[in-house]
Amino acid sequence: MKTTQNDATDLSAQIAKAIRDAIIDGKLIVDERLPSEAELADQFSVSRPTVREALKRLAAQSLIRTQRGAFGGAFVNRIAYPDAYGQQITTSTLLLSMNDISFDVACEARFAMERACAPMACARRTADHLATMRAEIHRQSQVGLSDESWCASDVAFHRALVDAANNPVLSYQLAGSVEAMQPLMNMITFTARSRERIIDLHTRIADSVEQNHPDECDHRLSELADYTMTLAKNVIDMRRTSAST
Amino acid sequence: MKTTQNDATDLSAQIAKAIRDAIIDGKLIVDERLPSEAELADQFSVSRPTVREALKRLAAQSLIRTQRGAFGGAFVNRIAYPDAYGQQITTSTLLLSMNDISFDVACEARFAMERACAPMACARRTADHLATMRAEIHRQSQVGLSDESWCASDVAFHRALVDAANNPVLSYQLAGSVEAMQPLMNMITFTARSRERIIDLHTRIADSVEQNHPDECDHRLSELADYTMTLAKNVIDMRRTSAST
DNA sequence: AGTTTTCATTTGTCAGACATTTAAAAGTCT
DNA sequence: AGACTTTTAAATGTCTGACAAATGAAAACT
Repeated sequence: MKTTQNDATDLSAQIAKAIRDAIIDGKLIVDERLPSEAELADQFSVSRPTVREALKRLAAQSLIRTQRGAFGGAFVNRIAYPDAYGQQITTSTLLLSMNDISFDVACEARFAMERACAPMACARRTADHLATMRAEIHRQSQVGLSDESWCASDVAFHRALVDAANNPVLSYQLAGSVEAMQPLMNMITFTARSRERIIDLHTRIADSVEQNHPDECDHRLSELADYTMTLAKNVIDMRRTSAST
Repeated sequence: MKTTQNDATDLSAQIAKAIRDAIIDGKLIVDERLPSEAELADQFSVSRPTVREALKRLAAQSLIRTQRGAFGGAFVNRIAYPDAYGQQITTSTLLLSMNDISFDVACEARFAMERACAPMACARRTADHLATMRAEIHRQSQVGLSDESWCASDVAFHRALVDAANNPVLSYQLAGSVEAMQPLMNMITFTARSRERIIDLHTRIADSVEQNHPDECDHRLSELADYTMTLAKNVIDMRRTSAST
């Protein structure tokens, strides 16, 4: 009977887990220095390369940072928002692209969360956030904008909306959803007509945020979600048709 | 003219980045086998330990898995929900615990997203989800339940609510928020009276989900959010008072 | 006192070796 | 021929020992 459990895991994985748990449990606090690689090798009764592999695993998760030289070493890292953003985006992107999750499911999740931000965005938006949203709308109106630039601007618009809620935790959570959708969105070819429609909705959303009309904002986001899913469905239908002929 | 960023990064980090980018860009597809460590060492003109450190970095992010033996090697991994959940929870937990984010901000973000799930949960919940919610409510009613068990049951209840929305992407996103709050919640001492109040709200939430009353559900979640923040504020005030005397 | 040099410590990298695992290939028996 | 066993090659996992490079502290020197 094989348990498929962690008896058979690498030593470096076990050591990484031990240190990771110590950090999560607060036994190692931020900026605290870990023992040197040689000392860790002694403590865990393994060789230095094995310890190093464990430390690299932790570094990949931004749990530690290393510094060379005397009095250098591995230090418990304070996970900052940019680190967390990056990991969130990488993981979410791959989760979506590798698991043939339907466009609808991803889209629904994303807009559900975005709509949750709307009331706060209306109440707290600064002039900066509004300016960013307007600027992106303006960019979207330019003729001859490539599909990639269009999608990038779309992401920037929605991130400004989320940031307007002025809750960094929400911004962090949403970063994954919004950015991870971009590869999926890039598969949609936005015609001039559909761009026009989306720009109109973006404008109404920006207006409602400016005038603090959360219900209107929620409604327009809802419309945008529906319209996005319709566009996606058309693309998928067309592909299926052309593939079957 | 600077080339890109810091040429001063580790070789193993550079190699990991190169491979990671190849995976994200789709140049390496799921289940594809990477060259052996010896071959990679040749290709990148580094030694095998350095290549191994790079591979361990990728393994820590669940981007690859390795297999020993002939015809083994490193394979591009399909990131599954459990992997993504785990990373999401680790990152979120540390982000919250290390950056003195106020309880209110974290709580607001979490309940905003949870309320976004409410309408879907009402529409799609199965008997299973309801049963889990009821079971957790029952556990919460037991006298002499430790604070840890109480909080664990609280998490389980809310996860059941989120899962009832039947959108795995939402479940994944919420996992981080809900689980990461647990250490913060553990700091609150729940008196018998406050537990009673929360159980009452949980019951009303479960009822509204069962009877498909999204507005009622939203309202009670809102109440729960407010009440949780009130409890936290009391704890913080008491600490401040006792600290200043 | 201020500057420069030395120096010990620690991470980064390399080379080579052996152990262990694994599945394919070869061999053996019925 | 088919089923079972043994061999074997390839790959990762681990270890030893070594050297390079960075870095800050202490010592030496103006």
